[in-house]
Amino acid sequence: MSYRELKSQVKQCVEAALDANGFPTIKFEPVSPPRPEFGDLSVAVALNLAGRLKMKPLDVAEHIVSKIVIPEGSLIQKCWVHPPGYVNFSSIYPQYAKQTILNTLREGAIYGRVNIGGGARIGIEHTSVNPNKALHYGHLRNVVLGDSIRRILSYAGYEAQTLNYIDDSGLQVADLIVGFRYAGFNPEPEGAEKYDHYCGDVVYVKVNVLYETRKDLAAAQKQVLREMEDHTSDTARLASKITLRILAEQLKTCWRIGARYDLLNFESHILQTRMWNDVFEQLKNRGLVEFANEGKYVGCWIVRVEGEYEGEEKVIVRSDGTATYIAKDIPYAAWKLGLIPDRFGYRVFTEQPDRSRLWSTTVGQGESNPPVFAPYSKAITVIDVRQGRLQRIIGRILSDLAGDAQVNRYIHLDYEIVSLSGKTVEELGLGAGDKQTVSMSGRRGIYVNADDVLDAVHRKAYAETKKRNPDEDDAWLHGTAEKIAVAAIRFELLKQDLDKTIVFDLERALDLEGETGPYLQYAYARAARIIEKAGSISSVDSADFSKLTDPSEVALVKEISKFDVVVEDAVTNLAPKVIARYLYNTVSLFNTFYERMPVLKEQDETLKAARLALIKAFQTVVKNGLNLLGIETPERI
RNA sequence: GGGGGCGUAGCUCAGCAUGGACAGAGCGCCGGCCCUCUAAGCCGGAAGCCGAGGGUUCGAAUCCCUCCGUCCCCGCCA
Repeated sequence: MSYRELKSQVKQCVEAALDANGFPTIKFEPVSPPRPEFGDLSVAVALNLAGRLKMKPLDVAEHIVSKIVIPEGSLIQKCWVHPPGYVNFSSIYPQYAKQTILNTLREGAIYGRVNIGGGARIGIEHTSVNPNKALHYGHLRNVVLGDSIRRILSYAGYEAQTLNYIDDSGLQVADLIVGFRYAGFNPEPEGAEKYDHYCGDVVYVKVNVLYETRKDLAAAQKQVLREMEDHTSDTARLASKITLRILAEQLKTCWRIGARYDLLNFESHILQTRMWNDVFEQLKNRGLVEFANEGKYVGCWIVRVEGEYEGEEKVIVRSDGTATYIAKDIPYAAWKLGLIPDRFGYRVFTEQPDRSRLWSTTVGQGESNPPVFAPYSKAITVIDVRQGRLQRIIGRILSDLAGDAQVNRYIHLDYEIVSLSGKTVEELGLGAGDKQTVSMSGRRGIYVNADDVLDAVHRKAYAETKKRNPDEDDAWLHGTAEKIAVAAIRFELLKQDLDKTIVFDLERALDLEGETGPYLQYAYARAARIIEKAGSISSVDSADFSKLTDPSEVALVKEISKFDVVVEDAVTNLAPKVIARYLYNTVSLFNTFYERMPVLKEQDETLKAARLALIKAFQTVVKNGLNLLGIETPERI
């Protein structure tokens, strides 16, 4: 907050000084300089103007500084020129510290909030895992990313809703039915195995192996698919039963990692409500699809996608009249943006662990007063980068339909995939780890289940926590271990840039030290302990913030003051990573402070009070920030 | 063949959009630190022609071009 204020004051000062010198106005942004002795903010305009003015950068800077008028009551203390031509600004530190800390404490849980959304409803689709298997670790990147985006956008003043698309009528589901009916797989797992694990790890994988040798099963698959098309058939009912049961298990995993949803969209409902017909009619009327009378796609309806690629065309309706995969996505996307009538009914599906209601689409009436879902002002679809081409085509079709090519309301939030390290592949017996990394494949059984990773990290965290808290009971230990496990996994998946592949390595996943979620939680808990031991004696009123002069204190104060700017960055770039990096940095500064400054031993009560307030402000930032990443902050770990 | 991503320390990555002040972390390695605020920590050290070459610029890890390596996408599959 204070940082934003300081920055805007600096900017105005410099703009006025440029004007006073008769220098041209150019775009510039004050930035945090790399070293403390360069001040709190720095401006490089002189360097950029020098060429244009045919002057030496240093002279330009001198001219600027000579005309700078520091406004009364601002946070700016002074400014000066630094070679080769920077204009550096420092803040009035005691005031800056006081304002930052008090403001943070006053705002508490809403510190860092920025109103960018203005209440606009925004739809975020994520997870959308086929309901024929358990979530594997790669799916978790999607879930955690989508869920964090939801948290961040809500914090930024959007009415963010999360949608989970359930493809309950596809090929993968048919494979399970083939397994149960024609390949002799037991319809129930042995023992206590989770149903989604059983279907994915055993039935789905093995049926796909069997297809290679048993031609009768391939025929059976076609038969099953045909039967599923009639939603009143026994096969369709069985498919529905299986998918709902797997979905229930998948949701447990998603909730476990901290996600929640607003609505489940079932593909079968989109088919039954014939929403495709609505879209197809519009596409035909507007000439956005063409019937191919010749060429390799003769007899098909195709879309042409003008743009980066010349003459790109994509079949959306086959010559036998059936819709392709991409075509099935169009009505759903069009529904999100309100481009076709909403033909869904809605009903409560279940209650989630956070007590919120999870709704589902339905065919027919539904409940009388459901929440408002579509249309969304913007629809964000979280899917990995391999879907990029199709998503681009869908986006193009939608903006053509909406007639607003300029305003892109359909956003594909893409991210690189998660692969497995060769070492881990070998360790888990998933194949020969001769390569550096191996791509995951659900069908070939090359993956690690999300639940299994969570369990493994949980066990490790449990052992570590028990070591440090030997007197605590098992329930507390498990509760804490679970929070740590979630923190470790979520942070690991979020801190990395979206266009970089994440390589899952079992050993590294179990590392709870260094740049990890537990490191952040640990610092928070350390802070909590100081506050706890300090008791309630010292009040903020007696604090003398001008005494927070140790470099570790100054650095921490200044970092805390930047939180809201960081949140804004994360919002505009849809980048939880930015928050993760910032928090790690902040926590790291706190740890330095923690080692240097024995707070409770401090004799000077006014300084002690200031430090305690600083610690509380630090906690506020970490708590709010981690909350945006879906990571909890236990008081003790 | 066409399109796209990535290439920064032994390993995993920040920084690149909006070019500037000695290129930063974590892991690993070497050496210190429990003095009752939790050592899941801290401090110090070794380690980098920022893939290669060219260009633009007063200035390039950052922008442009070419090349190399690597991964992905390009089906009347989903």
